[in-house]
Amino acid sequence: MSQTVDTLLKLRELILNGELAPGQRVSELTMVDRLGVSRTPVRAALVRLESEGLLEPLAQGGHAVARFTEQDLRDAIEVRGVLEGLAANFAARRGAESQALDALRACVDAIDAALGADAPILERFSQYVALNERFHGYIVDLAGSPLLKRQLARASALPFASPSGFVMAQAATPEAMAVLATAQAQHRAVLEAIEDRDGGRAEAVMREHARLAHQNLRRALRNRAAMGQLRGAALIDFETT
Amino acid sequence: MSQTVDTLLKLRELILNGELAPGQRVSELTMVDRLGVSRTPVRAALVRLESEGLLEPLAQGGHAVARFTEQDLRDAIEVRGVLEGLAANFAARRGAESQALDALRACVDAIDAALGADAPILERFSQYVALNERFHGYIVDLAGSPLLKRQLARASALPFASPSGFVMAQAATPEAMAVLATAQAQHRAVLEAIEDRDGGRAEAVMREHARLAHQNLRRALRNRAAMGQLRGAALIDFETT
DNA sequence: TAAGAACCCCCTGTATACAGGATGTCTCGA
DNA sequence: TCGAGACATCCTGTATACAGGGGGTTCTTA
Repeated sequence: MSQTVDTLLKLRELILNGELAPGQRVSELTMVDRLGVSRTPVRAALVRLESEGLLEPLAQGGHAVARFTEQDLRDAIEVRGVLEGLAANFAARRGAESQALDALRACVDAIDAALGADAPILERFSQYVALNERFHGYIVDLAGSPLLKRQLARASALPFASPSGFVMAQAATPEAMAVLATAQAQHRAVLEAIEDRDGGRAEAVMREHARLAHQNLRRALRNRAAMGQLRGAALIDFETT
Repeated sequence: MSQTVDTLLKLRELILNGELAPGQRVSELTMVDRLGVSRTPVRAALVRLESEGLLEPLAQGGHAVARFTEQDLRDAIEVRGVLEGLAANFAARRGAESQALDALRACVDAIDAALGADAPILERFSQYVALNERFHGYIVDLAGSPLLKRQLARASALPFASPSGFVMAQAATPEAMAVLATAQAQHRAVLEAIEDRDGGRAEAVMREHARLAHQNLRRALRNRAAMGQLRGAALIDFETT
């Protein structure tokens, strides 16, 4: 693996794990010492992470770890929602070629199976997360727009904005399975709408589907312990309530 | 001005003006010779332009000028549409503080004045473009979401996706003033919806407003001469019709 | 003449040296 | 004791040297 990619991965991990505090300056030389590569790959990684939104540029030059408010989380979810809604709309209108649509159908069936399986909650949850990621991936592929795909990737780069961001954070709550069942009902509805070439319905349901994350966020906030499960939770600034 | 910023600006200009052909490799050393700076700023500019979508990464390393299909243009417009729709929705729901809303009102009034003025068509058009940019800027500011603002900036980075991208391209057509009048009616409707705190209406109208660009695109395509007016037209690959 | 191999050149990835600017601290004087 | 000035330090911006890899071209041989 190239130094640049390696550095990017490690640095992203440091930020997401909270080993670098939000607002803290991230100097190139510090990271050179810490990661054992030269300034060049570090520099490249910093620029990249800035464009991902995990770092923000400092006025006097250099970068600092980004800091997010609860409002930002909600906005990020909403932004992903409209983009995924558009993707579902495209998928429906552009008519899936049968084989790709088959994969989507199989995916939804697999989620049913995973939820119904007689396995420990945590295992069912992690299976759900994997399949859910796949579902969302299929939708954006079916949309057939590289441009939209790029934009959506950007919107989901912030971990708490991604489709499965909050799922694991509430595996321990009592309503856990019920929320997953609701989500799965929406998956089916989206699939149905795409099969019917009903772009409007596909978009509306998909957008509503994203809003489940709002509920999950609220629930996680009520139970701060669950926030520990949320990747990137360290970046959230709670004091501005 | 720093070398990096300067290089970024110049390189972006070269691409948009079509001096670098779509698909063409952009090697660092070539640009070093052409722009008279060292590899470091060139490198930084290349990474930046890749994240803007104007360059695409090559599998074997390096970058090439991006190439867009007509479908891409339509998708880009639609993506901007949903994001601006969301921004209008936020603006309406989060209730504008009076002073910011006043600025929006003044802007819409100014567009009325510009359209009604007794000036040459071209002058009225360029005034419209400036005020239109301002209107769209106010909307995203009123939305009060730095995250959405960033995402929208990204979506409008491609020149033909920006709010005024196609306006100048059709200043010469007979329907020119009529299109502007339609657009202005929508501006008023959005303003009204925001004043009424009607997020749904604001969003719907704003999204429809973006779709005017679709019409403008069609009209420009019918009249290839007009495409010359379109910034970044050189990047469009027409053969894949 | 054709095919294969070797060679050369171009290009990126990586490291590092150097300069200029901002910041913070220490010391000296009032 | 407080303030101001000078100095040291840290950090980024910039240039450039070096290495390794890939592709094209040319030369040689069958």
